[in-house]
Amino acid sequence: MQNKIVISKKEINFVQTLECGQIFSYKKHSDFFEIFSADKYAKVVEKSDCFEVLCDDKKYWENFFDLQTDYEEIKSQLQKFDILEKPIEYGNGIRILRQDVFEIIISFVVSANNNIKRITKTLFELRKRFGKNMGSYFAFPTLSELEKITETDLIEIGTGYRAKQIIKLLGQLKSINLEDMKKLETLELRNRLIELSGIGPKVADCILLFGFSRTDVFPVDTWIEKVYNDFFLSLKNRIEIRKNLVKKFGNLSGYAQQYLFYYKRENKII
DNA sequence: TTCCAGGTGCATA
DNA sequence: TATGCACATGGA
Repeated sequence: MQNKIVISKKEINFVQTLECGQIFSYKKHSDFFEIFSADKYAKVVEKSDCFEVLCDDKKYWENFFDLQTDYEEIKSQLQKFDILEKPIEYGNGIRILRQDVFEIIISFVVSANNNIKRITKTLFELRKRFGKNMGSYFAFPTLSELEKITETDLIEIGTGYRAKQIIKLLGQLKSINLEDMKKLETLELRNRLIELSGIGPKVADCILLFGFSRTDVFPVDTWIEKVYNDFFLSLKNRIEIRKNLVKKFGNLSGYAQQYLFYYKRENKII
């Protein structure tokens, strides 16, 4: 905790960034945030003119917050789309975090057909039962730490019927090198992810966006389906919706998705 | 009580 | 290739 990163308030809004659905491992307190990623920890304190991030690993967290990306440029590109005008204004300080790939894979498999409150509870319980005790918190368990986890364990922490899929997935991941996967093109990587248990088109897109920092994907979930049907034509086929949105937003799809998801979930009407 | 949640997997035609 | 249904579980 001896390291400090100072971030201008112009660069990020932590409430928006943490609550826009991309991360489950954080805690909001009255005057600070705690963020957990893999085995790392950061405490974010708001000052009058900036945020101070007190952390264990400065390099890790600087990369995590993606501070080198120019969001003003991204927003100016996206603002020309009518559908994004209000969402960008509303979620102006959102940043897409560069999270740990293994944690993101497990987290978003748990997220399928689930609600954020229960997902969060399950993932913290997974840390507590199987992750390394870091003193004031528990690390996200590694693949080898999850070697002995059983279907019963997973059901106990609230994964429901997804337990079977997760057991199978953990087995599949043993023969996959996630670092090598980072070298693949988005489409190839997406196809490889979809082959895995518990990962379909939507979860794959979330893993690509939040874990592999690929912004040329558009995760379509129940909320995006609602937004799409509100603003465009009524369409139930998520594959079609995704195709249309990726075509529209191209390499900025992932950013567009976050603004829309956050806006819709906060009960705003476009 | 019923519906819904950051869907996926599988059977059927 | 496309469609329909089952799948845990807790909150609204």
